[in-house]
Amino acid sequence: MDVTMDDDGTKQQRRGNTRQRIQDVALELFAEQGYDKTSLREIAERLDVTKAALYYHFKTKEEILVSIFQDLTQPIEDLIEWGREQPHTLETKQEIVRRYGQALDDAAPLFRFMQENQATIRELRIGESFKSRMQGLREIIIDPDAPLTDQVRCISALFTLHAGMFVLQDLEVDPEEKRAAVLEVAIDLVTQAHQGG
Amino acid sequence: MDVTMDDDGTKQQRRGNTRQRIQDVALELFAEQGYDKTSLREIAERLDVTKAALYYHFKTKEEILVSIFQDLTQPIEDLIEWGREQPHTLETKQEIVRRYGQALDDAAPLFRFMQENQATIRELRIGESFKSRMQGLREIIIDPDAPLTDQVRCISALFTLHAGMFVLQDLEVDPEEKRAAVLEVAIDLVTQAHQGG
Amino acid sequence: MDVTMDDDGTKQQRRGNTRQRIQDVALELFAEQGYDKTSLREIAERLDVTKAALYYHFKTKEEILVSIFQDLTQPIEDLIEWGREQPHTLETKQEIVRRYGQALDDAAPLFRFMQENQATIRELRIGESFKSRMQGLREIIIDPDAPLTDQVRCISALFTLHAGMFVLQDLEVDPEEKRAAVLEVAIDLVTQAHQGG
Amino acid sequence: MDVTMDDDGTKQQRRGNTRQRIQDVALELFAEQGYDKTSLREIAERLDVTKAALYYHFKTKEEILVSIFQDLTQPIEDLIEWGREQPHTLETKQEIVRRYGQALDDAAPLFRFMQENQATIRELRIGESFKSRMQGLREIIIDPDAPLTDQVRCISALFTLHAGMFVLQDLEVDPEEKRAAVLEVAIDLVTQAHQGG
DNA sequence: TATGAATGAGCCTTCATTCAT
DNA sequence: TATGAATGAAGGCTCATTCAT
Repeated sequence: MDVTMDDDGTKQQRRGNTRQRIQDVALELFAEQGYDKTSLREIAERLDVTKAALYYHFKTKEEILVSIFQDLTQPIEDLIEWGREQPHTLETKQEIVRRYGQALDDAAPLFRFMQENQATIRELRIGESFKSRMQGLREIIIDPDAPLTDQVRCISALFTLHAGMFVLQDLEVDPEEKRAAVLEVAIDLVTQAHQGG
Repeated sequence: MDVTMDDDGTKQQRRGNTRQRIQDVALELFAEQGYDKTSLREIAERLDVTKAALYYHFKTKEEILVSIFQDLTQPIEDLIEWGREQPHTLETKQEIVRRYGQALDDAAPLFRFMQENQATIRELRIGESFKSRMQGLREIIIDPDAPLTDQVRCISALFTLHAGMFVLQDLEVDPEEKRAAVLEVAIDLVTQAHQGG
Repeated sequence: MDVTMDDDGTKQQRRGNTRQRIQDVALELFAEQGYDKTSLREIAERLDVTKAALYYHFKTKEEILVSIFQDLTQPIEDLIEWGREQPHTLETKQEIVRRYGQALDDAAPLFRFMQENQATIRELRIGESFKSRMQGLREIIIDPDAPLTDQVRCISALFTLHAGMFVLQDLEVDPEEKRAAVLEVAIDLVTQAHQGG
Repeated sequence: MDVTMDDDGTKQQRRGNTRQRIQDVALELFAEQGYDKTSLREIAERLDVTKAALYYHFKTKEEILVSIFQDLTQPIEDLIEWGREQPHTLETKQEIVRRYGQALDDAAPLFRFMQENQATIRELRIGESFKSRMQGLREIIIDPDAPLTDQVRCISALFTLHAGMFVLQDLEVDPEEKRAAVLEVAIDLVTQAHQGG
């Protein structure tokens, strides 16, 4: 069975999910302290395994991050693919904003991490993936023939969602209300953009 | 004079401006590679001095960053102070956005650095300063009694300016045009916020 | 077995005793040159390992010293405990002196080190332990109601043993004879102290 | 004049006594923290001068210590010289003990420093001086033909004086009383030594 | 009689990584 | 599926010392 009893009675899940546990702890620490400031020693200690054990599951420190990234950003990949196949209508754009907001919410720790560690990420393998994802997002939401201000509005809509997650953390309001407000503003922006200012 | 010729013909300015040169090079490297990834050795080599020389001018690595931060964010400090004394009119808010955009432009490398190294900064001494500056900005631009969406619009305006600097770098348009567009959208947002959606 | 042959024919014991070897070499160097003057590089080189290897076995330089201290001063700890349970007779005191002399002999390099590096030790974690051990020794050998001179005699007895180890090194006599003489004088002192001058 | 008024009204003696002030501060810090742990920066800061200023007055850090040592141990030098010219009577020896005790008292910080930094001193230029001084003291107080125990008693007398200064600091008795007791025990020891146990 | 600026050596420590077991 | 032991590289920092001014 996957569950063993420790001496002190605490249950510990082993067997087969160590890889997952590494990813969980790693993401938690990466988001909390940053990638550079989080050492493998720390991750290993938190899991009560040795550093060497991490190397059984992942080839390098970077690989841990890459694997997390790949697992958690699939929805955005899917969103972009979906977006490419849709007509460039206002409804599509609004739906993209809605879905993107949802995706951010679902993988909040990862995106918080990406947001706060851009300098680090840029030099990592996921840097390019990230950039191209962002580029993809832009393409499905921006009309390249629209006036510049409207293009900016679309970017702004995306950024409003980000801001909603990471900057408005300390705003003392009901999280749900806040989510709704953020979404409304973002949708408003793409709407204005679509309708030409 | 303060200029001497080296063997290889390169000019080297010494005498009293070493401190400034350290700050310049440090900011450049910090912005380029991140704070953690930039070592004092690297800074020193670039200046053709020893690491120890850096320690003559600054007590720690962090102090270098702090000094840069303090020197370059004064305008924003001033802006906040100015904002506090103004009436909360639409014109004031628009002017704040305008001035903030200008300030970001003037110290672009620093703000790019702050944007991309948030995780690092949070644990540094400037973390708090930065947070309180942002808080100050919010206070002078947000009306706490306004509907939540309008508050979000104000934050969004600020973030639009940031996005304009750092995310739209690769947009292939004339920088001046882009600046104008970004500013327009930001001002638009505070205007809508002021007029109640 | 735990012994392997190197290319150059020197034998090297590995496997499980590296920790002990570090302690041995460290104590030797600490005693010879002092704590501050002994660098981890030096210890590592002498053992033909890297500095980092030391850090696998000990968390800090200080920890190396602490571990040596704890391992080697146990007998004195025991002596104090024993002393506390004995009646305050002359025989007891004499026996304490005898045993203390023996303990000093058994861990001579450590005590020589402690003697010669008091300033350094005071600021280290073992400083307090050392002080309280000395205090403990005093308590079991000094009668607090005795005349001051007799109290001094007891301290003096202890110090005579120390002097015997470290100061009389260069006296050109048979070490055994010297040991006996030192012990005799020390016992004499506690005897006089006990009998009231 | 040698006295100037600072802005804040504190008097500062300058001119000609800087050398002396360096020695004073240095000795204080050396005694307090040890030689190695005391940096020239620290000394300079305490005196409110630059490190370079120290180098105007002394060639090296070691020289500062040497100069202090030479200034303060002259009395012991004198004592030894005096001792050599006296007959080896009991009275002489007792007088030597008395004078040595006085000398220790007069330059207590230095001797405390020497006591606690033997490892450091051994490698310094004063190491030899110190050793030969101690050797000199022994020669004038020990009768080389006496039984070993009596020789030990003499050493012990000297060490009792040391112990009196540095180890008995925390004994809660009137310092004068303590001094007297220590001296009595020391004199007792040389007396016993002289009379043959 | 001092300072400002800098150096070279060295120190303790941490890290990602490796590999035999 | 992991561990124990170790490495090589690097990092931030401190120190005694120098020298032109």
